[in-house]
Amino acid sequence: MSSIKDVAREAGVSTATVSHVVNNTRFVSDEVRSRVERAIEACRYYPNAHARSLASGNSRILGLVISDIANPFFPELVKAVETAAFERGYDVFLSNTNYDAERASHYVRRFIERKVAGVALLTSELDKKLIEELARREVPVVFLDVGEAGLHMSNLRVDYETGIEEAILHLVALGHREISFIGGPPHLRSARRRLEAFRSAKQRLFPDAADGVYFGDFKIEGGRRAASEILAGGKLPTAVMAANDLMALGAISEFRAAGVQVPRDVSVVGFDDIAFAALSEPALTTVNLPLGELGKYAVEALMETMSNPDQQGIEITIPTHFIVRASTAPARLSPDGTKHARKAVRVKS
Amino acid sequence: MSSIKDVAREAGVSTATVSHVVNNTRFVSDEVRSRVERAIEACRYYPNAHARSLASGNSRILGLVISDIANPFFPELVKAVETAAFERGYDVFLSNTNYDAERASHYVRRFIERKVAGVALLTSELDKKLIEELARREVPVVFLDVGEAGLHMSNLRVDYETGIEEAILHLVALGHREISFIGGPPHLRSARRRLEAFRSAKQRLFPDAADGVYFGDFKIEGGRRAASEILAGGKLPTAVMAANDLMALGAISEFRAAGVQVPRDVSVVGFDDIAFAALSEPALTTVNLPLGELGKYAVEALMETMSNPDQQGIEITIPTHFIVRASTAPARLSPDGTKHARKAVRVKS
DNA sequence: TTTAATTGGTGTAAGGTTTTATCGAACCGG
DNA sequence: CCGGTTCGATAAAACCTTACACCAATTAAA
Repeated sequence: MSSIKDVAREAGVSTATVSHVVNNTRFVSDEVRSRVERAIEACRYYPNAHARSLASGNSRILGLVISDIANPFFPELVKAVETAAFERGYDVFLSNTNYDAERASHYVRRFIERKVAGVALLTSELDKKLIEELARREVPVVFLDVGEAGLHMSNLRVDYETGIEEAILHLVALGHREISFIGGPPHLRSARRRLEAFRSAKQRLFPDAADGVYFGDFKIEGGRRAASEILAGGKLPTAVMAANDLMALGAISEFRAAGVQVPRDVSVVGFDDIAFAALSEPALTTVNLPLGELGKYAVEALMETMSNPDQQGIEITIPTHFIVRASTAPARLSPDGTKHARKAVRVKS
Repeated sequence: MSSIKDVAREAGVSTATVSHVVNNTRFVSDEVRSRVERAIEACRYYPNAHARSLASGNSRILGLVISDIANPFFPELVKAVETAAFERGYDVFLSNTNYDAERASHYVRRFIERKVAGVALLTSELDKKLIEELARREVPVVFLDVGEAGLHMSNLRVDYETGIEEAILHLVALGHREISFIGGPPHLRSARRRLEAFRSAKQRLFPDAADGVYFGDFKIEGGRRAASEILAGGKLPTAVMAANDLMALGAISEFRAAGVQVPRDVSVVGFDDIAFAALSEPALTTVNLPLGELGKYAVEALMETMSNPDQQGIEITIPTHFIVRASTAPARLSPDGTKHARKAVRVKS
């Protein structure tokens, strides 16, 4: 394949001039410019990005690390990151960790070798050493919910509190008093943050209510299992909030299988507002986490850090808001409620 | 950052030896090897992938072009591609075209500049010129359903026929005689192939049945619109097959909104078997397209072509199979059917 | 008129790795 | 003791581009 030299020869100029034409990095007279452009066409010249990166020291590549693209939480996020990157002329390496920290490390190592301009570590599972290595190499990084922004390291902080509080207020307004929570795996920071937000909101409203917390795996199946635990517990709460939509959907499915109707017998609310939340039956009441915004801000944070080196990363708060759909309804307070619901109410009153 | 030179100096060997240690590309005595390895540790040496690619001429990068990661058809496919690539030490650039051929071209151009080792063009929208350019650069390519494998170009051919025929046979066995089809955008090859498979199967069974074909956009909304056209048509078919699950889901939602129950009044079958097909209410009867296999084979085809240059690409047939869930039921043939269903039956009998 | 700045270029040294040619030493059979 | 291999390693070219230093010619300012 023809290189910049061939083009320079063809156009009768130096390689430097060709480079300037290609990159618009300095004024070139119209005549020379058009000669070069014709030569580029004639040679079918495509600049070699590796040579370019090697010479210039930057790669216009972003590394994106997520847990699992098949988890419906991620696609929209990935799409937003990809779009934002594309607009800025960056390509993105996608990496699925499958929730495996070692695999994440492996990927990050490759990213460093490829001299990526920045890394978006949008997972919960990450190794301390990994982060140190990135810091040492001065690679801009943006995290999701790690809580600490450092040098070259930005953080997207999701405001779980607002959305979850809105959700609980909504349930309370509907007459719910006993609200259970299906949390995610406690070793994941985002799961912990969600649970804390739930607990503090509930604490404020019902200081001496039972904890009513169950744990799932952030997947459908975990929601099912948690729901069957709840069912087995005897006293059915009037409402259940899940730490993510997938578990909420799983819970609904389990409830239905047990003959407990949603929202007639139990109200269910999710978190994330994945695409299918609006499509499920009943449509899921949930807290919207603006994944598109999140992805966009991730790239912006990276760009920010890249243009201001030797500077502290930034901290961006991502808002959440509550969305009412069809999986929540007034709590059954009157004696004509179902057996389960009545029981639950009795406990509270 | 330290380079191979620093390592060489530290270990008291030449850069070539370090290179050979790193790449296992020639025998190096144990003593020298361990000295080099210690030096690598000491220098925290990470090879520079750009320099490496520049010198060696290959990049261990794959380009993956898809239409839209937010379309639930793709995540599993992407995941499989990514996993297969990872196992072989390749990184993958992800690119969403958003169904825009121009954007696809833009991406492919970048891929060429980055000297990707291969490109998986898993979209329907693609430009002739683009493909020519890839052919000229001798970049291995794998397509999805383009129908023609050429030099360096492999093709994954989905066996739509089998799955769709199975689906129709299933419907016929349930007593359905009037089966409509909601096709995808006719300008997409995969949409045409699906439609053809439907028509030929139907033709064989009911040579003189009405065509009963409607068109959607492969998205939920298109399914809704097609369903409302079907409803507006007056004679409701007893079964509807959609060219993909998303449209099937949209159709079900629209039917439900119009008071037509699925599967009691109309049976609906989808295609693709996306993750949510099993979760929807009713669970969707559909044709499984093994996306995981598809992704795996895409990478394998690429590897095959890469290791046998100057050779014809390969053609792989991807099987499909029918899956019965809850969105299909026996056709209402007796007069106790709903009004719509009765009407439809009358037309056929 | 001299000096300084601007314009439109050129030449070439990095940049970090792989790879080819080369080389000394050791070994081996004859 | 000698010519031929093999072994283990080296030196230097090549890969392609960018960026810096420099230059000649023209223009503007002093």
